[in-house]
Amino acid sequence: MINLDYKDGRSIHEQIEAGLKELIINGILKTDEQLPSVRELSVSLTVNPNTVQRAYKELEQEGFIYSVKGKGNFVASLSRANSERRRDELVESLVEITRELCFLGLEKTEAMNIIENIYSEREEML
Amino acid sequence: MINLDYKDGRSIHEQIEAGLKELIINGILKTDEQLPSVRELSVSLTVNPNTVQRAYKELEQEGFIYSVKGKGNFVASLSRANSERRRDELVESLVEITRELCFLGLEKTEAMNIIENIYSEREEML
Amino acid sequence: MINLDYKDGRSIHEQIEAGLKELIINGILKTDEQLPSVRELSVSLTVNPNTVQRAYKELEQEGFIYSVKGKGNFVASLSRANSERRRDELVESLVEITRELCFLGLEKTEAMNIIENIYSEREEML
Amino acid sequence: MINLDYKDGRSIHEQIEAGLKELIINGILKTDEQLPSVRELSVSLTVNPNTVQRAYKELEQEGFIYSVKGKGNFVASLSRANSERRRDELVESLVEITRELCFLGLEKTEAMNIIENIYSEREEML
DNA sequence: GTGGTCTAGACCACA
DNA sequence: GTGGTCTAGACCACG
Repeated sequence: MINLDYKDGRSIHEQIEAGLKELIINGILKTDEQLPSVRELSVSLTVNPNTVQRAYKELEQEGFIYSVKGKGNFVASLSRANSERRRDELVESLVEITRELCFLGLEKTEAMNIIENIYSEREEML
Repeated sequence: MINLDYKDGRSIHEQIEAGLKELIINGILKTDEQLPSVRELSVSLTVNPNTVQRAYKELEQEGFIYSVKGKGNFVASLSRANSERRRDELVESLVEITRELCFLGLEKTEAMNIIENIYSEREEML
Repeated sequence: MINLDYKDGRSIHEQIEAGLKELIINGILKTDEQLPSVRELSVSLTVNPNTVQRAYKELEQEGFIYSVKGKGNFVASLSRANSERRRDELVESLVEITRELCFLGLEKTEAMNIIENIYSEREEML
Repeated sequence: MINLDYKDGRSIHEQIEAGLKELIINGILKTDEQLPSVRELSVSLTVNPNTVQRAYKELEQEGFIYSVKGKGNFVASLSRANSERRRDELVESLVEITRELCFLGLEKTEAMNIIENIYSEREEML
């Protein structure tokens, strides 16, 4: 389900994080569903278990998953406390990137369209 | 004018880059204006000259500044070839961030407002 | 495998770059093959690790190699996005050089032969 | 007649060299024609005389011009001794660049066309 | 072990 | 004076 690309530039744990995040965001992994164990995933990706562990830990800090000792890792619901912090961070990035795009001549209508499309995609998905 | 924060996850040269980029984007540094010399800036930020040099070099590659041997570094005009590649990268980031924000429950109207405000700010500036 | 010449006008990192590029172009280093580590190469060339690092980084930007943190540097496949930009640059140089050679009296047939031979060499190689 | 572009990346003396070389190659400056004096050119380009001096010196070494003490600098004829060394250098560059272009997938016919066109241009010019 | 970043200080080329 | 390159040696992040 997750594709690792060594040529990607991003480190392995970042790619695993991004991959899982995408599965969660797109609803393929549902709330409270159990994630593969660290060992399982490390085997199936032929990757060091430490690397998977780290991805899980960071996803937990960002509020996407929660871990239950002795049981495993599970998909969190959106209303976790941490997700607010994450949102603030993302909004900050959004502002910075849009400022630069605006400076580089991206038209407002183009920017609006990009946002528009993402929200439309999501509505169709649900 | 530039604040370095050693606790910030970003590396020093990235922070310098971001700071200068902001000054350029916001029009505080005008086209063809001379930037502080590598040595000057390194002293005023109490940072190694190599680190400033690196930030300058990367800004040059991104098309924000140009360097003249023996004279100094200067703000480039925005119509440089490189800026297209940069724009594509930024649009990609914009999409990814908005997707995650959408998932985390940011309302479409809020997202639109953020974009709206940035473009309004800029118009007033000009 | 790589010869450094301090009398050569080019800087050290440029010579390292050119040397590696040649090995890649001539197929001596195959796609996804691992390059010597930064430290190894720096020792075997009796050169500072930073200098090798720089050569590697620039080769990465030009799309000849890719780097994986904690693992090493590897030969990229030639179908990278960057290579188009590189091609354009090279064609421009080709034009400029040929113009000057033409002026200096190089016969068209001689120029054609040079090109011809290079392409023949390559065909035999494959 | 010569355009200096501080954003060019190349150093000033290189640009002056390239500019004069082009004028000579294109026959705008004829054999044994006198070049502007160092002082004249430095004034008209608003550039340091040392910089012009250096360009002239290097053009002389490459066999494009010759200098007569107390009189000035003049366009050389093509058959100067030095021009052979220059030709060898250029052929070497030509080979290197073509090799890389070949590797990057430039078709032989495209390469041939580029050469072809340059020689045709020149014939028309004469 | 690997690559990546930073510091300290030197030297060269350019204008 | 300027930018550009290099060395020596340190520290961190990654797997």
